[in-house]
Amino acid sequence: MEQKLAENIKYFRKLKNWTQQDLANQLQISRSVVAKWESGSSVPDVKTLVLLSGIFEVSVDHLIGNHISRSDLLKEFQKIYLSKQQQLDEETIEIVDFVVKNPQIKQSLLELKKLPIRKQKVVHRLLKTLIDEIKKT
Amino acid sequence: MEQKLAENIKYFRKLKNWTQQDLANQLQISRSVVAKWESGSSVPDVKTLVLLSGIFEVSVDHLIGNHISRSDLLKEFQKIYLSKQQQLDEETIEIVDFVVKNPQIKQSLLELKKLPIRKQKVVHRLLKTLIDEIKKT
DNA sequence: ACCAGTAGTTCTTTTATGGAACTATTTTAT
DNA sequence: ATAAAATAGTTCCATAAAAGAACTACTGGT
Repeated sequence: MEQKLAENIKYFRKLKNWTQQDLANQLQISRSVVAKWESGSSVPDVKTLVLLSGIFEVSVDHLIGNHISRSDLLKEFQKIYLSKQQQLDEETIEIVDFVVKNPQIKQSLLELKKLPIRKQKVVHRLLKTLIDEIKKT
Repeated sequence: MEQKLAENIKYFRKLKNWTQQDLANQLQISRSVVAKWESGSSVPDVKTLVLLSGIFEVSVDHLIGNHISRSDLLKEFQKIYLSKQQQLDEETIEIVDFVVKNPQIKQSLLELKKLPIRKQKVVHRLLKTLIDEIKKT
């Protein structure tokens, strides 16, 4: 875990094509400090970690290699994308997976979403019937 | 940000109904250290932060109040739930929102997903036509 | 082979954490 | 309502570890 952080700082720095000096300048610290982080001989404090997270545009968890759990991710997702009452469950994830794999249906759903509620309801009903029927065949 | 961490440690500790001593025991440190974190007069190091994240079952970002950005969240989501080629974009998010708000269509989609591909295609085609038709009305 | 640029290491100074002990506050029981 | 116990906040000191400077070691281009 300690090691992961060292590797990641180096990795993300190089991704940006920066020298240790460049990064040090942005943080207003001396270059040798960056060198020590990257060699694992010291560790940035929390405040600096947050700065790095911002600079590199990755989460702190990602930076330190503390990968987020499924349930935690869903919670975050919900907090950012959905309103309080809405709940993101594994079923919905299944649908995301399905939609992502089927761009055609994705487009249809977007179209459907644009329709007035009244018309949406009609489509819903018909769709349900349609699926029920086709299951029987 | 510093302050947020202090508040959160206290908050999550109380959520578990623990005293400072309880938490200190788990971390094998002295209680006064916990007290200082919570009063904001000191900050845990990265290693301890990861322990806390595990104990409280929240992400480090959450713990320190460094809330994850939308794009970063999507990346994480993708990494955990989707395969390499699949891409989660804002359009898909719209659909998630839509599906979550409309449990009926969610069920239909789950049904549809279960059908053999061949039958799915039939439904897709009909659905598309259906929507096109209803738009004209 | 040399030079400039970059990175790693060592040494010293400085910062700030951790623990012990003391104080303050809150809770519980009578 | 008060005392005792439990919990939490604060101060002080020792010490661990990070920051910076300077030195050394690579690396790549000429």
